[in-house]
Amino acid sequence: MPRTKGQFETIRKESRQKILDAALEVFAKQGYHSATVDAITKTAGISKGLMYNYFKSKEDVLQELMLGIMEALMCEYMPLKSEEKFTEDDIINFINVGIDLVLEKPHYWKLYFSVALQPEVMSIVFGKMMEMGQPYMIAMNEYFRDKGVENPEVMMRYFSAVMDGIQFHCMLDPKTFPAEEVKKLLIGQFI
Amino acid sequence: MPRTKGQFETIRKESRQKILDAALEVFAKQGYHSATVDAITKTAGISKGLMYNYFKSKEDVLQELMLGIMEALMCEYMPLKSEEKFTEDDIINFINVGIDLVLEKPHYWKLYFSVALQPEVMSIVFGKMMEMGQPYMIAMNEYFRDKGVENPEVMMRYFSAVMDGIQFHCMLDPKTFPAEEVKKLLIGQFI
Amino acid sequence: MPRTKGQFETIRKESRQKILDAALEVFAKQGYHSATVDAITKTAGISKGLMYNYFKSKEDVLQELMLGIMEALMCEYMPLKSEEKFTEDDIINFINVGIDLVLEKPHYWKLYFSVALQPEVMSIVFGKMMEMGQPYMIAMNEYFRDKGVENPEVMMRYFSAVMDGIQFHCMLDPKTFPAEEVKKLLIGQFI
Amino acid sequence: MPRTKGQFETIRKESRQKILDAALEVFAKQGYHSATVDAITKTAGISKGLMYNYFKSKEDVLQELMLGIMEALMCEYMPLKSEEKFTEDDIINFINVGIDLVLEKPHYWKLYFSVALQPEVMSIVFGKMMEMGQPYMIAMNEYFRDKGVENPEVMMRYFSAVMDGIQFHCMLDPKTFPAEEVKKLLIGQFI
DNA sequence: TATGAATGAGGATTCATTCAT
DNA sequence: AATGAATGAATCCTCATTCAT
Repeated sequence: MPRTKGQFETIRKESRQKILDAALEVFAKQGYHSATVDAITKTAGISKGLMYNYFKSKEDVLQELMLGIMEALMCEYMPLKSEEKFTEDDIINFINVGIDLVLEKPHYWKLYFSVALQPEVMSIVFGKMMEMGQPYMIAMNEYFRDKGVENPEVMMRYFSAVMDGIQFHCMLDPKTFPAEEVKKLLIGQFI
Repeated sequence: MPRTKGQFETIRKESRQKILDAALEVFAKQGYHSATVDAITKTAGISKGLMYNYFKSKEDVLQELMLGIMEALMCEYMPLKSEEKFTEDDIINFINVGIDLVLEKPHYWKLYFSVALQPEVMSIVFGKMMEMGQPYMIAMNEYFRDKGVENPEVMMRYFSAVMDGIQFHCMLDPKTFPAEEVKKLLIGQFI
Repeated sequence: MPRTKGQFETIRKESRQKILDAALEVFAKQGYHSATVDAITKTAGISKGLMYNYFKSKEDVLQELMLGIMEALMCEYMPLKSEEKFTEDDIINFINVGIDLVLEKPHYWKLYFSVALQPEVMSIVFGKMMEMGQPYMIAMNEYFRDKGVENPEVMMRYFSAVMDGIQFHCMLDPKTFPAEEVKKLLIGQFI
Repeated sequence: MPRTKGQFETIRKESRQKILDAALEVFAKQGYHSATVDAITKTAGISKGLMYNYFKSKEDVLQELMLGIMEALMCEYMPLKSEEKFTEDDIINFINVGIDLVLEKPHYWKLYFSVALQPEVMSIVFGKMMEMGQPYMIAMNEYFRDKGVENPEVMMRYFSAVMDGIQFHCMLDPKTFPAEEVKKLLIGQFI
């Protein structure tokens, strides 16, 4: 009995995901350029040819992966509420979750950062990234405005940069970075 | 009649520097792996072979480059005084210079950050980097201790992370990042 | 529908052998260092890349080739019987076959000798060679001991050297070397 | 005061010899192809450029070296007397000196043998070699004819081959090869 | 005569991608 | 859908040779 359309669909999705997971692992460990298609497919437990059934190219895998990661991160980071304005609790949550996520999924972040540093690759995802980040920027802007910060736009960018710096150090040295204490400092500063 | 030892020395130094300069440019623009030896030597205006008169390999070029950059940056950043303790003015200077350097020499920083993200490459220079950074860490630690900060070690790591985050954003978006305002925020926070 | 495991196995074996055959031809004609990978793969009628699917490097090809050749030669030379002692007939056979093989397969011998002269290359296969030759040495030793030779160890080494010398000249000048007459001289001397 | 012509001549000769000596050493250790001009000139203690003042090319160095070696070996081997016929003592001497020379100057022999195995290189010197060896062949032929050997030509080729085989083994394993005992066996056989 | 920086053609090796099955 | 053998362009690196001084 032939498989139903739904079954095929399921198989396809699973295979795709297996490949993306493997790619993430290998990209994070070796960097995009050093990672070979062979390593990715071996990690995924499939043949080289099959990868090209699901993705146009190695670059396509990266692109899909990045979009998926960004979506996942944003999703987990904080589901933006409709009012589009952050409360103090939102910011506290943002800080806590932001740091915890790095400690939990350093792979995601290594890839995110390493891609952001590779000019050619960056252009692939930069536009999309800005677009997705926009609502958060706005919400944060509002938060600082409400707090009576003199120049909320500047503060927002300052805050973003600070968070990225913390996450960067967290990612590079998750063992000894004093994450919990730093969270407190952040909360003290931005609330 | 052959050239004198000194003449050869000069020639060697100049060629070496030409290669390092070119490598910096190309690595920063394309990333280490995408940068071809051909691109580096063409940029330097020399033959491919000559590069191998001065460096064992492409990797060796990167290594030498990174060490050179780190030394240069540290030098300009702030010549560490013998007392090994930062004053308020030192910190203000550190902040100002730190941000200005990124705006002036984005190449250096792109390379610095991109290397930090590539595990294989990182391992080449990590040890040396830590060693060179050590005195600054200690001096900063002392500064915060003197200021009566409760946990100077944590504050020092927080400060490093914040500075890196600022520099990172500065580097990615030098056009619109509000560098001057952020400097003021930093000084307000850490002095 | 992919090929079966067995089909792939067959394909691999055939390609591998094609490469080894081609390598033998080219190495023997041009020597190891002058032989280019391009020449080998063109001779084998395959792409350059494929060689690296089957062998780690050009050196690896040489190594595998030498081991294969030595095994093949030993096999044809004389399947060593379990008693591990040569009879007169064995020695006669050894002499005849030893010379005939050179005339039939000069390539094998050119490679064998040329490798023996290249220190870097030699070290790759020397150990294996000694190991494989050991039983023959012992069997010959026994033969001379049984014949009442005063110093069988010396005679054995003498015999080996003489055979190699004959084979060497045979190989260099197969057209005019009086192989048949020399066989008779050898048999007269060592039986 | 400028040097006299004679002095220049002397300097030239010495430099040439220094290069040839160095080349011999390096060729024997690494083989012709693996030996770099750099290694040769460094060993000789001169600059790369200077080598090309004395020799057209690396191949030219090899050629000159081979001719020199052959002449030297032949010279030491046995100054052929005018009668052009070997006596028993000549043959004994030939055997003894032939083996001793290998033990004393393995470098010369390694080069001699290794060159003989490299087809392209061989053609350069083969003609010359035959020409120089001719008188010895003839003299040996005469010796065996006088001894009443049935087929002196065959015996002569047999003898040459045997000597080469002994020398080959001597060269490959000078430490354990029983040179003295083998000399006696040879003398017993061919006198 | 002597130097060694510079060249560039040539060779080994890698790896994303294709394709017959 | 799935396989992995096969391809070849791209890349790193070597080294004999040249040349300005």
